[in-house]
Amino acid sequence: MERDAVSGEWVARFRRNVRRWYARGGRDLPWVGERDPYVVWVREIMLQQTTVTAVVPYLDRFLKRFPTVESLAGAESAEVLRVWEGLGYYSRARNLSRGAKMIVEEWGGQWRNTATELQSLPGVGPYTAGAIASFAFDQSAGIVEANTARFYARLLALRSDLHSGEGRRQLWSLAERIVPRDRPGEFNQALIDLGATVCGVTPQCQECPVRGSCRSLELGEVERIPARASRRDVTDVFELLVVMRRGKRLLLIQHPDGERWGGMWGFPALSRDRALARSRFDERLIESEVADWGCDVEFQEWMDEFQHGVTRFRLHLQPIVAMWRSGSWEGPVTAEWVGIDELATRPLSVAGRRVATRVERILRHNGAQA
DNA sequence: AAACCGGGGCC
DNA sequence: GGCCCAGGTTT
Repeated sequence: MERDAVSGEWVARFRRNVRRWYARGGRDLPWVGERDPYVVWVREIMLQQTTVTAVVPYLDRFLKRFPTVESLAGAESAEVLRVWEGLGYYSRARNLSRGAKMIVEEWGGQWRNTATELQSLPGVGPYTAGAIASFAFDQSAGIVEANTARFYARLLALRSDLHSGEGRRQLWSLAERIVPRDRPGEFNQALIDLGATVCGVTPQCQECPVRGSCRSLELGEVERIPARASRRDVTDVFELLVVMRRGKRLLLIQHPDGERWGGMWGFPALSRDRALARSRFDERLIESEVADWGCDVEFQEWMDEFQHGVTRFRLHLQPIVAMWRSGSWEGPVTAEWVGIDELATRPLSVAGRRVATRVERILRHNGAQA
């Protein structure tokens, strides 16, 4: 059946219908027609697991700051992370830094143009490689991402889990047979736009240019395909964030690569198994635990606690302020005393930025009173 | 091939 | 709070 679905005649008609639809139904995205491989690469990395709406302002800002692969290769990783702050999945920014150095130093600044070669860049997998190859280099490489996967699954009425080996095999098989030799980048963009609009999560089949070929529409199962992915349970995490103050400086730690917020800066955390009671007893306990990091501190104040979701975790964060009295950081991760005025230049996690902003406000208020 | 990665926006 | 997002890497 799958073989019949992609006969030469079927493919030719499918392509004509998709192209005709795209001419009037395609989205007016800011990057339509972009061919610069560097710009396409940065854009596609940003779009991994991230909505177009979220990416647009970040891409604009990123390319203004790092307009060429050479400028990115020459930048400090912290500077790249600062531009990335708030977009999430920070390993992508570190991969861009590494990849830029690789392109400049190992490739001599010369881009490779096949999907296979492009996959050797860190953070570039089958989708991103196919996207760069087709958009920037006019290679007839197939693509499968969220929009095309949903579209293909409905088109062929695929019942397998799209993330399973079987599901992926079926999707990529179709993608590679369906992409044309002529203007493959434009065609791939058309497929994505079709999957993002007409064949979105809520399908609008009456507007679909290939509804006559859609197997799940024929079977009346468009609403049930693709199957919902199972979701992992949320795990609650309770942490106490210690804002250590020493004059006009705060102690920031750098989150290790491979852990939450890897590469970003933030405040040292004490793990708890539940929320704290804000008692005198807790205050003394905190002082004694901070002493294990080599710093003698005096508890100063409880700040407003807040929640922050990251992937499958729900963080319950309780920031406190403690005055440094003596000692130096001997904790398990890199740390630095950073001036209040310098906080704006450091890459902080969204939660860390929230705490930093509140501390700045508190200190300004106290300063005005003094 | 499944599990994990450990974010954030939108409704 | 549930659902989804122009995926990639690890085990």
